[in-house]
Amino acid sequence: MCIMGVMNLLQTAGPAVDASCCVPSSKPALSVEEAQRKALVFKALADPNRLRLLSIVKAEESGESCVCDLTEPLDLGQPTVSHHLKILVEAGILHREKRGTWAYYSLVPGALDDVAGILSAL
Amino acid sequence: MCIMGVMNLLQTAGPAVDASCCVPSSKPALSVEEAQRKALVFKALADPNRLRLLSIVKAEESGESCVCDLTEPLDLGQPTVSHHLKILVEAGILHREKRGTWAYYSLVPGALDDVAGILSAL
DNA sequence: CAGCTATATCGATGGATGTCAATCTATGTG
DNA sequence: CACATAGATTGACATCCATCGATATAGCTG
Repeated sequence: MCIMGVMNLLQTAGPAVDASCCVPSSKPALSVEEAQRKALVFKALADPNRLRLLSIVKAEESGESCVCDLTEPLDLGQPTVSHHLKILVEAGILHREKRGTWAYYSLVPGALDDVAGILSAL
Repeated sequence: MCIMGVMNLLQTAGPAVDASCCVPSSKPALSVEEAQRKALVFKALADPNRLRLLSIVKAEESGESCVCDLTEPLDLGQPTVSHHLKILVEAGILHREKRGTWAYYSLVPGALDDVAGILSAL
């Protein structure tokens, strides 16, 4: 709260009365838990290499990519790519399907739209 | 790239020929610079307290809030709140206007829609 | 089963980040 | 001008995180 001095405690008029900076509104903000949960999704998107991973997966005709084709264009080690993919899966953005030796990653349908929904519902 | 052994180097048929995991597609992914720039926006959103700040500012009738009314509901120190607000301003999400003693923060019109646009344009 | 390959996991490490206390700057008041 | 307040900046510190090398796991092939 803004006090601005004693604010002419009992003064009847004058600009000092309007000197409080604003009305607090006291509407309930996002709860701590909800904010944390939503921040997790944005954390998953808050890395350039993860954005590039999503871009590649999304651009793939078949809708899915395997790790071995994601390692090279990002110029990152295979463990690092696996790490990023895991974060995207845990955020609910990517889906992982293992077929034989390879693991295929694809966008969860509607996941990015859901993120956009978080923004408009802030 | 996936090699899967010598892959029957000169063999004429059999499942081994189709054993490569996928076609690389080689479409140009998001450039490194672009990815970094977009990641900065998500980094700004990737903190629960910053999401709560946005929520409060957005819920304000007047469309703007001053720092003093943002410090209390978040239960954070004033320097920390100033720090978060600065990050949101630098990300182009909040607008800062100083009037007299107080600094008022408001959502940049369309900024959150732009973020949603980044997602759909990935 | 032995060996190879794709991928995941682990441990370590350097760098980024959130938070606070202290301080600085600017504005308003007497 | 002296003083108080709103807010920003600085420096320190603890924690988190991206990355890598080494290793483990799982599936294929002979």
